[in-house]
Amino acid sequence: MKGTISAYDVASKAGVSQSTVSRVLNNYPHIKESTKQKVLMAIKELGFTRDEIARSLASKKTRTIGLIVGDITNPFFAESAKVITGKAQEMEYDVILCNTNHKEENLYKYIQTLIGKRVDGIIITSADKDNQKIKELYDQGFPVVLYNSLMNHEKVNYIAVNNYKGAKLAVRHLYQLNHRLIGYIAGPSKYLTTHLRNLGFQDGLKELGIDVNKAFVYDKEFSYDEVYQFTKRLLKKPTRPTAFFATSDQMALAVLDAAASENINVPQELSVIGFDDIDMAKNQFIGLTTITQPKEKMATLVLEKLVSLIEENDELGSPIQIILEPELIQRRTTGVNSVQNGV
Amino acid sequence: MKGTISAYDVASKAGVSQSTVSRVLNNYPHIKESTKQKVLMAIKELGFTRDEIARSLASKKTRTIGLIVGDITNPFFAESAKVITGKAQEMEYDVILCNTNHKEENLYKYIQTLIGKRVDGIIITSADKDNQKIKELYDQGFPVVLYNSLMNHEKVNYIAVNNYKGAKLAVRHLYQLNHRLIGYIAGPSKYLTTHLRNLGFQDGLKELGIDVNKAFVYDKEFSYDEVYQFTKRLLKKPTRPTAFFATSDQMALAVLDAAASENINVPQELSVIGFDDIDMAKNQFIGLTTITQPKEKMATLVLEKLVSLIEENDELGSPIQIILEPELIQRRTTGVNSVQNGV
DNA sequence: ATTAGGTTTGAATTCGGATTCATGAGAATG
DNA sequence: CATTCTCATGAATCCGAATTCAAACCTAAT
Repeated sequence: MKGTISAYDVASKAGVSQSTVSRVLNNYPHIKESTKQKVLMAIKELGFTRDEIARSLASKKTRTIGLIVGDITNPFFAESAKVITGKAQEMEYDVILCNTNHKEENLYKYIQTLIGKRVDGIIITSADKDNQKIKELYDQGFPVVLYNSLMNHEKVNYIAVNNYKGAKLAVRHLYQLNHRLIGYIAGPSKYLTTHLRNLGFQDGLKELGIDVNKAFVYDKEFSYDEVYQFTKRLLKKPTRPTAFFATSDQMALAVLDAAASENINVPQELSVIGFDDIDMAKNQFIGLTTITQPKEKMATLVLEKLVSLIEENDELGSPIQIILEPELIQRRTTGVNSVQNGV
Repeated sequence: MKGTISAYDVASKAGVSQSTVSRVLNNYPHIKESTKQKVLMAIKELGFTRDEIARSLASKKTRTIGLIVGDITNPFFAESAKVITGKAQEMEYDVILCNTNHKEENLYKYIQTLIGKRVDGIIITSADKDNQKIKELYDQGFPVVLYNSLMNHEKVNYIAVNNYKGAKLAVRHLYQLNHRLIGYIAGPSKYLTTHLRNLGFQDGLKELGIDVNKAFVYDKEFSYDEVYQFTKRLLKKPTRPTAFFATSDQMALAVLDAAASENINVPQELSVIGFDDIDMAKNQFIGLTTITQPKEKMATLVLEKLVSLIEENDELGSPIQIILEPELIQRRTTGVNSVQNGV
């Protein structure tokens, strides 16, 4: 590698001091135009790129944030990440991507290394509801905003959708389509977000006078394969759900996968509704009925809020807590129940 | 924010010098066990986390790499990113995610900031074939490995699949299924990878004695919406393709989307084949026939190669150039042509 | 001409570890 | 016992900018 060129090199080439170079670089007022030009000239000639590491050390700012996601392969997160990185670039921040695979242990590790790398702030999309480390961060006033995630802690900043309500919307939709045997792919209850969806599902059914059939709900970890197997097994039974509500579109796709493998027609023989409204759901070949989360808006908001926390040092302000409204979007995968069940 | 605790604080608390603290942190030999314990004790009591920024400045290593992708929303890249970040974490590197939206201008900007942030190396998944900046990096011996990407430059390191061959496989498959009117969603020819697929498509047809119908090929930028519109328009015509080959699964999904919107049945009335083999392709509800790229293997390789470039300072060695074999995987979306065309 | 006030610039210091150099304490050798 | 070597540790320096402090210039007003 080249012996990197420093501001000192630029300085001597331009016949000024390093301080002056620094001033030019940072657009200080009070620099004679001619000196400025000399410096810029030298910079260009030497192909100098300022060392952001050194800069960070001196300025205590890295212009880098951490983005922690449970699974970047889940389109909802990928799509969110796209918006977040895009906005970040506009605001001149870079983002370190941390994919935890929904393992708490990885979350801890990543937070640790992000702190070590002195990122200016962190966005967390899969914070288990009592995570101690995250609480500590909040208590220290470190800039953190949860995205589609919540916690049991009064000071958290978060941006999420009304998950409880969203789940109820889904349940009512299926009910209106005359479904009574409803399968449910739950999310881990360690996440408050999915926990709320779980509650919404239960309460929604209860309000409609339906008992939750435990055998119809999957409540282990997020795993495409396991959900696929679970659904497949269930669909083989004589008494099977006529509809499924999955706590994420990704899991809804696993349900569709299983249904297809059993040659069960959707929506004629089985209705499926998801949650998130990933881009793929709009694809008419799939046409997944789902509960919308306003991704674009949410992702823009998290980034803006995080940056304002970072830059305005706005520790005094009340926590940023935004709950948006979910909406049901009916597409192809749900229809009126026509299956006779031995109920 | 807390007034961060430095190694000096640890040192004075432990009654030793900062050098000693540093030595303990870096596991130097020749440290008395008792001193080591004192230091570790102090570290724990103070909750000290070493400042990786300062460390980087001194050591000239950041243990951070850049990952530049054209579109993180494309499952192929998301799935690759997952493997890459996972391996990176194992090898104690962090990754800065750079999403260019396939804009060359963003590529330049990102490379610039990554260099500024002194990353140890860069993985690029969408390098236009003559990109000057990237060539410069190679010439300077900066660690860069292209992933599913190639360039016109002898010294590049890359890991990719035989794209030309893959495209031919696709064409032959459709031919064998009796398709003669084949639509093609090309990739930008600024990328050597997709350019090779384009060539493979053309040559494949030529070898089979078929002329390429220009009107059947989409050759603008990657854009889901435009591909959707293009396909939709094409499908409305009296003489329309009976099959489509798309240069990526993502685009194949756009074709399926358009077909569904026109109520055209796949595969009875239209066959579709993609490229990449994203996880979704396996989903039996979709069952996309496609050309496999061994993602997992490729992604593992890039990271390993990049790290070996970084750590072994192995500038002398010959460039790392790996071409893997693609494979055709037939699923639901392709079938024997049954449409009568007025040919 | 003198003084007050703003403009420009450089020297020196700082950020927090890594590392080199030097020194003192033992241990081993002759 | 003198000498050499290894072990342990601290002092000082360095990495490359940002920033503070102070000095040198100007300019305008008295």
